[in-house]
Amino acid sequence: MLTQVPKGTKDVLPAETARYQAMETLIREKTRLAGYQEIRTPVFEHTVLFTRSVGESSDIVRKEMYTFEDKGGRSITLKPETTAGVVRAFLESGLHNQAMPAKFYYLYSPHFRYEAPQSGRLREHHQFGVECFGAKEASADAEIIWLGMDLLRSMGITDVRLLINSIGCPVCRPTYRQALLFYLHSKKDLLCGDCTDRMDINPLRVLDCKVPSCQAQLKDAPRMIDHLCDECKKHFTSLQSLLTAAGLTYTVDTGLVRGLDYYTKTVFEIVSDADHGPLTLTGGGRYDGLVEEIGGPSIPGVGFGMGMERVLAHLDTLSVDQKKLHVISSVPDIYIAPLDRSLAPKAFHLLLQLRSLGVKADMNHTSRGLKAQFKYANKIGASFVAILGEEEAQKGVVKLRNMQSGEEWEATLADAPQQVKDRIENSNEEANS
RNA sequence: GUGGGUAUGGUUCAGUUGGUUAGAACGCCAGAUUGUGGUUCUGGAAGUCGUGGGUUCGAAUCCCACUACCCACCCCA
Repeated sequence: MLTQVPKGTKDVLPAETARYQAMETLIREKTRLAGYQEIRTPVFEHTVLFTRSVGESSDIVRKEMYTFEDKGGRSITLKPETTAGVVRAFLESGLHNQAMPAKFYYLYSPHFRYEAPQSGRLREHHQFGVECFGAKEASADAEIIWLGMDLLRSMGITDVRLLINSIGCPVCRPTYRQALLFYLHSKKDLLCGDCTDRMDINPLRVLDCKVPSCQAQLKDAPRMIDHLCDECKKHFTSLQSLLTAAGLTYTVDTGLVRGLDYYTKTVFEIVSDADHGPLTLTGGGRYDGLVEEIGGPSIPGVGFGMGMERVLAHLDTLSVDQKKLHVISSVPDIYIAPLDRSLAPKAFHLLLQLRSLGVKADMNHTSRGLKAQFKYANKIGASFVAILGEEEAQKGVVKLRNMQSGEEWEATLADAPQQVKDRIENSNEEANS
């Protein structure tokens, strides 16, 4: 218990954090190019924010939220998603009175959902996401979808499918809902138990059922895209021509329904076909009614969330030459080995000089002998070792050793930092060329 | 929530029909003469055998319960 992470959570160890950082760097570059600014919202919110936005009929609200009462008697929920919090912040701070459209992104945002963990499924996972407020035209949807695809592509992930659909708006969806319900009732006896339950809660979700027998019955079910009002139809057509113009290939999946209730018009998913089956890397869509639902003016919005753990897991399935994520190494360039503790001050001074030149440097902090220090330097992957013994100290030099070639030479304490720096830069250039 | 699998040193695993001080590999630490790593050799540290009951002269091994992890379903990122 004491040495075990809670179910469904994960430590990110140093071997992993570098990859997260690389991904975060890439995300910041790409979002900056697209005019999105970072926003950070609290890890917990008032429960009502989620019941209102995500929706009472969603699985998230019905059975997956980490909800508790704080000492002040408030009902608090650890955020199961971030859009609602961003909308809340957007309204609360009056950002909706500023220039619109307003574009935000959030990064490494922890999400909590009480689910049964399995591959690609955690109780705490992290998302990167974007939200764009005040733009109702389909080009905003297209921009966001393109951004999601471009980011994955920039990491080397190209073996994914883009699925899109339109789930209509408050004008056309009720009519469709009626038509669908009418159809579903006619097939009620042939559907699975989950589906008959879903009929009462949110009939659209029946379309999402994976049970083959249900899918067979749903083949002739009325489709939302056939019931779209003129505005929604135009929007969806417009989106498709924009995606085509952007060179994106996509599939219209008429069964695509999102689990959150606030979506309108566009919904999309970017799906990875992993060994065990499809896994959604990115999911999002338009939520034109959400800002108003949370108590603001009628402002349209569109956004997506990208599961960072899932993206990195997908990256693991790619071969080395497919990956493009640039991970910065923190392996020391040089390790300083003082032969005796009495030489530590000199070694320390050299260490700081190296670092001030931008060289990744480390030194011995134990009372180990030279041999053990070399072993350690080798294990951590240092390119050079600086040996500082009595002989060297008296001459005012250090002995430098190239750990790969075995070459050794002496340099004065004053010259050594620059010499090491030059050598490292040269070898980096060779590696890059 | 439902179903299946697993649980032995830091890691990956062996442990025969229950039988003495529970093993290996890798890793870790140290040594193989005087100040030198990656190879080799030698030695060392390290395990409440997931937890709690039960059967037995005796349980890592059999039985029961619980817990955790992995996988699938549901749903999602």
